[in-house]
Amino acid sequence: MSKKSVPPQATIRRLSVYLRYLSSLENDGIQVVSSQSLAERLGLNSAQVRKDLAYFGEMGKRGVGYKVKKLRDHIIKILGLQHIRKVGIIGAGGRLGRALALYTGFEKRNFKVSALFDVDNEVVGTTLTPEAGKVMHIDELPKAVKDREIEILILTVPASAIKSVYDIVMLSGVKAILNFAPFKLISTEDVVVHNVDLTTELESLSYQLQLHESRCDLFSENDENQD
Amino acid sequence: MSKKSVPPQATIRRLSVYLRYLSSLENDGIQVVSSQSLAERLGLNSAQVRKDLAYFGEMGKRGVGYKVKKLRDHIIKILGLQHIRKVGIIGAGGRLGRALALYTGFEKRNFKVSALFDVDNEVVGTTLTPEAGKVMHIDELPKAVKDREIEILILTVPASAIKSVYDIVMLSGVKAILNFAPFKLISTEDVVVHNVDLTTELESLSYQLQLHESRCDLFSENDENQD
DNA sequence: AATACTTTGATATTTTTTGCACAAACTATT
DNA sequence: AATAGTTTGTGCAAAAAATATCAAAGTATT
Repeated sequence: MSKKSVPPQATIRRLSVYLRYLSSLENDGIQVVSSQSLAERLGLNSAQVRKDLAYFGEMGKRGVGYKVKKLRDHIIKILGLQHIRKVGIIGAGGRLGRALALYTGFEKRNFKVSALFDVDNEVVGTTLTPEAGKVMHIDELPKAVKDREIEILILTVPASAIKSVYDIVMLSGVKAILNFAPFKLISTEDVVVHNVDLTTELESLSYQLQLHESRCDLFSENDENQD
Repeated sequence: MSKKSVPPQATIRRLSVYLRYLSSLENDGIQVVSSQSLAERLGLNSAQVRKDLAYFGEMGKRGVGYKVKKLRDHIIKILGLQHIRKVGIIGAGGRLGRALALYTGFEKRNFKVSALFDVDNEVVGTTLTPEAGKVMHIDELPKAVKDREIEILILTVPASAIKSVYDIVMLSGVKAILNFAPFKLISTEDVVVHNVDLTTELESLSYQLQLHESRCDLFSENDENQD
């Protein structure tokens, strides 16, 4: 039966992708979908799709497929998206922080940006959105996390600021961090960290370009000017 | 010797992370680093670090470690970052697009945002940065890619716009795409696509929170109201 | 109701990725 | 120069992930 081992992290990320696609199917009035068509659309193997979904019990019907609405609801539960999750943004004065604060896509997916923080006194006290209220000073973080029940912090501070905010953030009481700062943070017992680095994304694309440009002179280039 | 199989994609992404850390070491005047200390700082296994680096020839010296400057230079070559790569942003009128266009972090890493596009005639013709020039209409994409030698396109259009820009983008002549739109694009023979979905990041964090909240009633919940 | 067809869920297999462990290469010290 | 101490690079084992295969369960058709 549904007694599998723990689902891999990659499965969880794919669930989120399935969810998005299922929502669009539901929007189009499509009621049933097969692992095959899901796989094709998302560039995956159909066995993988079935396995991902079967980790959490029998979700489909043999000979038929998966009911879009039922599957979507189930994934929402698995990912813990039934109720609103409150999010805080640190570095709301920066360009990325401000863009994320003003981004409307999160709300559609049940995430609510409900507090903004910065160190810059020029920014503190200003208002970006009514929901998030005034930008607070970072020192107010622990209290605000508690008072406003913030569960996730998005970090968008510049590299230079990381050291000064690290301790406050890790000890703020928040359980999850999405880190955009160009400085890899490591998860601890208490806090899960996901690092997103836009430059890394561009650089790995650059590698692909490089591959096509020249397959040569990359490997083994032993200039022996070591010491 | 340096005759390994092809390095996995995960290795490439880690190279970018090594690179960033090496730059900060160099900045601090540190000249030699061991796989051990790299691993500790970045939350990895030291053997993995060594293996990642050994894919591209012998980079270190036994009993000593890796020379920071030499290693950094080598990774730059591997990732194809010696020369500037020109980037275009599609959806420059949106919040994320604008934020990325104004983000100064890319230039430091040798990526130059040199063209902006949008479909909205309100936005077309306006200027965000001197380097990127005026926002162009998306129809000008193929010509601009050629003229300005754009190698990478960053897609930040809303879900609704994807269908209308997909063909133009895929046939624009560009070889790599970084897609932020909430719609998974699949790489083709000619074009490598990396998808970044901010919501997926938040949702996988939400899953982690959910795990800690309750390990129960997730698995096997067989309401048999299928038909 | 019997047959042909579809599609899931589970198991088996293959492939990929990671981690261990140790010889080889180097430095430092006596 | 001999010994002790580092640290890389790599063969090999282990773990994880992806894929293939197929019985079981369903639908549709005759």
